[in-house]
Amino acid sequence: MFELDIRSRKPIYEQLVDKLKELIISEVMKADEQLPSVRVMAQQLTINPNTIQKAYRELEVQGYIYSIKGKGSFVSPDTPKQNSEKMKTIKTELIKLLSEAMYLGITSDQLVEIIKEVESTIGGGSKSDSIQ
Amino acid sequence: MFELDIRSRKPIYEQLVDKLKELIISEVMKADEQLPSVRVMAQQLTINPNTIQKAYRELEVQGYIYSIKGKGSFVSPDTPKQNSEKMKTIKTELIKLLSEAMYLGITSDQLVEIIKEVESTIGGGSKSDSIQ
DNA sequence: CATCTGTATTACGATTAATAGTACACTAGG
DNA sequence: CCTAGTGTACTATTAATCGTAATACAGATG
Repeated sequence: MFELDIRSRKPIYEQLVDKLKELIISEVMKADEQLPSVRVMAQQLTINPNTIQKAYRELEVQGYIYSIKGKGSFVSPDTPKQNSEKMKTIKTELIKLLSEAMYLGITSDQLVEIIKEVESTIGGGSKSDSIQ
Repeated sequence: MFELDIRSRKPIYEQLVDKLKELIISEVMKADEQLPSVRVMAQQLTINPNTIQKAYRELEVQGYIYSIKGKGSFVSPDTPKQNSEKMKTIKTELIKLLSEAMYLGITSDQLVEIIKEVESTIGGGSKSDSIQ
């Protein structure tokens, strides 16, 4: 199903998140389609179910899938369209600005503060755990 | 000279970076003024010289001081100033972009990820407890 | 040469992160 | 109900990272 590099620096669950995200964004997997259960997936990839679960949870937090206890995990009908041209442009610009700001001495702490502020003005619609 | 909290969750070298940065930004320490040598500082604070050195190095990376082997470390004549017009412009632009991105569904987690990436390419900006 | 200075290398201890093992909880179909 | 599927929570173990320290090296100055 996937090729995972078990000895990569990149954690398995993260590789999994990336691959699945790609499948979802590219709409190879369609809205409300069920994903393989954590155990099935785990068996196929010969890794621990809990690692799959971690990936699924991450995808859920990011809004790509939703999970129902006892039923399964499914592709979200309203996934973040971060592959849109607009989002790509924004991300590129963001990285440029962040680099500049950090080069001028702004700290991660300060950036996180700014994010929290913006988050609150946008409204609580965030699917993410709040930043501590 | 300083009060460092040895049992704080925040690393000693980071506390040192913050304190010194403050002194420099507030111009209590002026351009080209020499800082205490790593050893003197270490003895005064009863910590290892290498910890001081790490702080100094961080400050140098961020452009607050410069060091010359065999001579000493000195306040940079051109320190980053976050209240500069340039920084203000960047912050404003940053908030605008962040709002757009979050409106399109990007999560705080993802933003933190991006910050971490940028941070590592910059060459290790000061790390924060807030980002995990 | 003696004694300042910063720097590089290495190692150790503690903390954190990734993964695994096990047990719990919910759902749906016999 | 009960069983076999599902996700989830908790704990343990291993690996990686991080902060700090010990030591040794290297340039500057007189």
